Amino acid sequence: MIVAMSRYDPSAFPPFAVTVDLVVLTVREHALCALLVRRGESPFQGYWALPGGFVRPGEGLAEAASRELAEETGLRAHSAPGPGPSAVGAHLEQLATYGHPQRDPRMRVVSVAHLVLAPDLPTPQPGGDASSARWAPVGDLLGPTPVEGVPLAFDHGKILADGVERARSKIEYSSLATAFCPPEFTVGELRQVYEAVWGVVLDPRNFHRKVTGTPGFLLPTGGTTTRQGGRPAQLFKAGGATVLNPPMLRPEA
Amino acid sequence: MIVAMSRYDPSAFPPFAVTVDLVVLTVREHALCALLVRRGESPFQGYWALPGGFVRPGEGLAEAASRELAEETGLRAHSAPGPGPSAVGAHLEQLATYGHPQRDPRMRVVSVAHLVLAPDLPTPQPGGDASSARWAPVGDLLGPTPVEGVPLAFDHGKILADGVERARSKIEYSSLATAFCPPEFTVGELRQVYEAVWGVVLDPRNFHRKVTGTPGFLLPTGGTTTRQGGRPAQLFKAGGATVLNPPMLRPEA
DNA sequence: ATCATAGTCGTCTCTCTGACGATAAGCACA
DNA sequence: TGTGCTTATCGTCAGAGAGACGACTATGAT
Repeated sequence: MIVAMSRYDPSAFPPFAVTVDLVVLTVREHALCALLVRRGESPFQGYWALPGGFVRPGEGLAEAASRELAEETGLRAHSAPGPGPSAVGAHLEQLATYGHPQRDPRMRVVSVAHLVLAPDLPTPQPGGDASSARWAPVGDLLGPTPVEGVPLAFDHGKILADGVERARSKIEYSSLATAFCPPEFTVGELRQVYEAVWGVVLDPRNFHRKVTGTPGFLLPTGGTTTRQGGRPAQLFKAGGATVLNPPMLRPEA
Repeated sequence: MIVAMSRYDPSAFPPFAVTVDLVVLTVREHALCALLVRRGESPFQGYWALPGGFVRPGEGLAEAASRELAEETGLRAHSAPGPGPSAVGAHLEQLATYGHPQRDPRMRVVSVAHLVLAPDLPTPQPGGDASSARWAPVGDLLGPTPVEGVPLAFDHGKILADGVERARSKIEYSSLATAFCPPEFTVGELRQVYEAVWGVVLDPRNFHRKVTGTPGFLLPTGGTTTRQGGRPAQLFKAGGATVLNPPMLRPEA
């Protein structure tokens, strides 16, 4: 079995660099936004890019993604198999891996992209240098003319698009939309998350009936708030359910 | 930005090996089966494992997966963005990437797993050596006592489980179940695919109504066949639709 | 007090689904 | 030449769920 011999021969393997890139999404001012950092060096110097970095020896992929996220935003993330949403945590999951031979002009780099869903962060500009990081509405990034007319570095535009599509479809059949919300939130705030991520307008009455009627989705905390204005709204926290049955339906059209 | 400097410094990066592993699924005799190969060398010598191998320099990830698939089975696969299902092709998509630091005892190996959905192959035993490859019912592999009481090599049990779960959920909302069928098939054959993948029994009358009523799912070819026995059944081929709206619903309970 | 804003509860209709009866059209075999 | 078995296909009916939308409630703003 020559094939089998060469398949796992550890002595002669082509060298790769492995990185993680992060698609960090949040909802700010009714818009789905992604975290971008400005590149300080060549190639793509001055371009906006997704945050990310090398996976260290002895470090797992999710571990590397989590470390990069903490370095960039201070967020603590829990991967899917971890405990349910809590304090200042964000949701983290693997998105996909990008390994086109020429995706980095310098060397062979395989990047394992991760998707992070986070509530709106208190600090608008993460990191020290105000010009080195920003939240950009994804609507401005996904069109034919990306942010300020300049596409993202490397294949990050494609990675971002894949991440946004993952988020859009995943909030349909999972309770992940709550990852965009603070620990306690109202039905209206949750509805605004769906409206921002999907870019649609939803009927408040049907939405209310749907989410409060889906078992395990929302747990009432007993409190109320008027921070949205109008009649005080009940506060909820995320329930234990991870998959929604029946799912939320994205309006077609 | 020291962090930014180190993020993409190409001169000093930890060395990784990058492989592709394949979860190749088919439906044989009313059971969902996965392709396994027997390892000829240490570690895990003599264990069953998923087919796979190193990504070559200058080779993309899907390209490497496609090459390995052809080497193991002779199948030509089309990735998702390619043309629709045709001749002897199989569906190929990236599944997930596995990079636990100790997943291979010899070195740091990051494996990009791919999922392949194929129609039942004419050759029961792929490859030359009859003892080196086999189709194994996934029901025998996913339980607490895997095939012949021996777990799969490396973390391949976990990869297989993830692949099976991906296939199970993906045939719900996409037309991918047709990837398990020959180019022309009957509604009954398609139903048997759903029954095998989900491990359930479906009502033939409701199933028929559902799939023939979903626009773009099935295209009648005009022919009929009696290969299933009983009354002649219409032959269909896969329609252009990739997402099913409304989705097929997996029975709960 | 009145209005604007948001939350919450109900109603109606339509579509889709699951359960299941009935009929159709082949093959095997007496 | 039937009879029986098998699978395909069509129909019916009741119940669940979703979209459209009316109505009422409880706050803050003016």
